Amino acid sequence: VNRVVAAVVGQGALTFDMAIPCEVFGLDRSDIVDPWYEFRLVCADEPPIRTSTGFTMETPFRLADLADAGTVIVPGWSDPDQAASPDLIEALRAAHRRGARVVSLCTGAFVLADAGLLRGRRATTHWMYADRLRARSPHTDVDDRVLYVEDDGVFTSAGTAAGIDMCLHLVRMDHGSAVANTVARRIVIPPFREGGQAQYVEQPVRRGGDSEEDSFAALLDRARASLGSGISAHQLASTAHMSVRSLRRRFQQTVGLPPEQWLRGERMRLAQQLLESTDEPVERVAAMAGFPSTAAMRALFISRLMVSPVRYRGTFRALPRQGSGEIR
DNA sequence: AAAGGTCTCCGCCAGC
DNA sequence: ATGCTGGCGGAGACCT
Repeated sequence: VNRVVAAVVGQGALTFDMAIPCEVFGLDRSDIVDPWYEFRLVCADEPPIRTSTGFTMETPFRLADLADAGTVIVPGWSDPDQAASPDLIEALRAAHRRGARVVSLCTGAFVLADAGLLRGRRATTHWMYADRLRARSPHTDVDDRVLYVEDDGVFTSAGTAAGIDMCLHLVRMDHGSAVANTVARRIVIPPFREGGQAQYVEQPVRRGGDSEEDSFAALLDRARASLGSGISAHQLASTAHMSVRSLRRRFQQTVGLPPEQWLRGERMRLAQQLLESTDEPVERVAAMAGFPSTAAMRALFISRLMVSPVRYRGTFRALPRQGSGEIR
């Protein structure tokens, strides 16, 4: 496994975006998993680099240092219209060609688009820039409703903070969700934000009192708590004294995802956690997570993680345990 | 492993 | 008209 993660910054690098991979990969977290990543902050242009905030910076790494990276991250550039240098573009293409993960945060997607890496693929970016990305890269299926997408080794993530979710997802792919959770806890953010960025898009009409928001959050909590009993959208609707139709609409609006799909995602999460941190047989795990059958859980694992539940456990169960996810 | 049955999702429209 | 609701139906996803 290639532990080298490189983030590329050029003139006008967005400070926050740049900081995300530094925070997730760049700190020594070998107490969580050893070895941790080897991180490089690479200057795409001749330093000093002037950031969007106005300070200048320099790092020891240049484009040549991308050559052996397993993961190449492009954080947001301040101006999406500013073309990336041919050298950078070639480096990104080469990275993808040799099977490295190529990742963009926020408007970094434009650089990937310029490199032709989004052609024919699904991608996302900051919702304010989605239309411009569509225009710039017409053969790309731009989905501005999700936090991040992967398509064939090319990862793109939505606005600003979604970059954190993206990076944690990479950690989860490499080391499982227990480790990703631990990192999330370190950074002091909630480990998962399921669903799209719809909840962060400005609503044309201002929503009513926030008590409504709270009650919806409570509904989600209750749903999570009763995953094991195989709760359905219908039951959820009736406990919330809502019609199924309205529940779906509310879900789509606030979570950005239809309820059953969200439920499947939550079941999946719970199952992953149980597989990692307990010795419960797979059948029990499926039941505890509320899957209709073991076969159904297995199918979902295969389609989302390309790995069967048993193999998932085999990969991550052996890791040093950091508690089951809730222990400080 | 595939086909047939069920569930899910979303546009549509009517009702308030 | 306006804006929210909820039932319906068909295409497609999901399950056995």
